[in-house]
Amino acid sequence: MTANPALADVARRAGVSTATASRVLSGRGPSSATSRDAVRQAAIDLGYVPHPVARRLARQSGTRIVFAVRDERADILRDPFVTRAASAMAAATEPEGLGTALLRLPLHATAELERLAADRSVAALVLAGHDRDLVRGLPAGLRGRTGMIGAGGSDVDSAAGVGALIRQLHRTGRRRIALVAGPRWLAASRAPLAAYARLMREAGLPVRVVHGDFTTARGRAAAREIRRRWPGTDAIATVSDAMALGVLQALAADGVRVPDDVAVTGFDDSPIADVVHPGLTSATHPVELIAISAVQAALGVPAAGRLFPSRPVLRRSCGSSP
Amino acid sequence: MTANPALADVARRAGVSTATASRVLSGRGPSSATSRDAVRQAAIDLGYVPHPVARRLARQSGTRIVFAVRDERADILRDPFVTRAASAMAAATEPEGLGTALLRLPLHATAELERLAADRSVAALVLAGHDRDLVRGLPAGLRGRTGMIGAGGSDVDSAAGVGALIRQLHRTGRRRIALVAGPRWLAASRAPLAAYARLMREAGLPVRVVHGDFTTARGRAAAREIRRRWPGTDAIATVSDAMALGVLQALAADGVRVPDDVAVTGFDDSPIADVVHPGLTSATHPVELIAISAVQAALGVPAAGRLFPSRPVLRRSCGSSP
DNA sequence: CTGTTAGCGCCTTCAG
DNA sequence: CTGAAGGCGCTAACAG
Repeated sequence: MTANPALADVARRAGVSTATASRVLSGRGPSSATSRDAVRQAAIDLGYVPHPVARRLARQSGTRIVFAVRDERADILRDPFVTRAASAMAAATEPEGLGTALLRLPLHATAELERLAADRSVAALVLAGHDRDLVRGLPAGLRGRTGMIGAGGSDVDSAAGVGALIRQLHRTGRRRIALVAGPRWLAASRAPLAAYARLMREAGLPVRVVHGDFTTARGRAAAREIRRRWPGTDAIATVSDAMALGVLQALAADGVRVPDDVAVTGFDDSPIADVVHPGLTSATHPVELIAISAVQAALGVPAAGRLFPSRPVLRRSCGSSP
Repeated sequence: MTANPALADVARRAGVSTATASRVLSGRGPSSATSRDAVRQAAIDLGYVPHPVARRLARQSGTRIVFAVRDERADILRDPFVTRAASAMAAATEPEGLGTALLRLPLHATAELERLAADRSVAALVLAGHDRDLVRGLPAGLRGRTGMIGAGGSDVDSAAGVGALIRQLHRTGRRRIALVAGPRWLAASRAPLAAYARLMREAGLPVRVVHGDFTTARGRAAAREIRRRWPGTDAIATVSDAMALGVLQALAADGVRVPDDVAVTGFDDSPIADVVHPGLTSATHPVELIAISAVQAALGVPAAGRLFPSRPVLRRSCGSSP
């Protein structure tokens, strides 16, 4: 066979104009049943495949979605959450003829966002790690084609997930429960923190919070800070397995027994939770589904719902009370 | 300011034709110093940014690189190796105005490769998990724009990495060393296997190999198979931390002490190696560098070298001999 | 070295 | 509902 047939070839064979062929094959604009059939048949006969780049140029639409992750850590693009989400997007964009690009944004990223808004290769933007200011300052050109992961966008129901773990701790006799929350600059930190605080207050228990940054190192420091400030602590809940791992490490190093002296819970149900000693109680985090949902939102696909359930997974780190 | 200036605007302001402006700004073709300066200055004045999609249409070049991973496992796209590599590619393609798409290929993937070859949105292909047949059967249209991860392409020096671990085992008194190798269908399985076999033979020791698939489940089964077939085994080396983890699990379940009775080594130096009990001796695997190198190869960037060093990381799982 | 002239392949007003 | 015609923005062959 010859080279790739173009729309003009299909039109000629179907005996119609390229305009009509375009309308039929792109599904945009009116067309009679007659011409519709003729064009479709001709396309099949010729093995016609539209040229994605030409199509996007004509439509002014862009050829890639950009996943921009706002974070203070320079190595955030190697974080498992990010790599999982980015890969899910790369897989989801494949059948669309699109691609995915990945980018770190510093906490103040006005200039980068302006650049992305001006870049005509960008079909849509997916934002993670945002706060209110970032969303408010979004360039006008990006509104309507931006999806978000986290607060206000596609997210795990971390309030419910963390809440379930807190309740589990309470049910098994823990009363001095501290929380290692997410960073202050992150909008998504708010929901699980609020859920924790509400439950503790309802139970008449003290609210004890330390802020972390999702790293194991910070988890270690947080555990020590908690034990120093609130010596009676009998449980430490966290909002990520990485931080929970740090907590476990610090407690082990300091001779504190888990779960006998202190119970620990994580979040994400990562492979590490299953492998660490003792096994880490955690809650599931469907990162891939969330990422795909955010891509769809960015591309304007109407949402079925963007809050994804989290299921607790009990392991030894939160056994019964002392 | 007005909308995005086009090349024609730059040319007009510089007092030259669009052809000259194009030559200057794309760096293709000759240009005089005079017109060069004029065009560059005009571009700056106007804040000109070339339209990537238009450029790629005119050049017939494609807008995304496709990372195709050949594997029998349906969930391979969630494998940490794949997610890390895909994310590194997505980050590397961002500044180029390109995107990355991710795709699984079944073991026999002729049809899919034909489709990719015909897809004019594909700028280049990166292949992982290939064997000789797949490379041989690559559509002509993809030759010259395909990069590979693994044998024959960009890869970790797994022969050296695994070799170093085998030597370490030997140095610490192990003599009945079995290997859990990669799958048979994978070309990249060959090098580390050969390195192991050569070292064993040189030391006058028996060569004992079981093939795995990089999963923890298969690691468990492999450990049992090894102990059944070769009861005196005092060390099990593997080519991935995931499989080594399975080995550790099976040995623990069967009451075999590590490292006292059997030493274990992994490969990848993944976070799990540091967290599992006992700590897993492993070797580093610079996945991100390898992925970027493969992208560059696919895009035709001349290579500095595509075999990346692996460094052993000693942990408790391969302590001294009994 | 430079400008003219066609494309690249599809979409989209605008008459009819 | 349909066709003609003019973009979308840039590149490349070809005279000059």
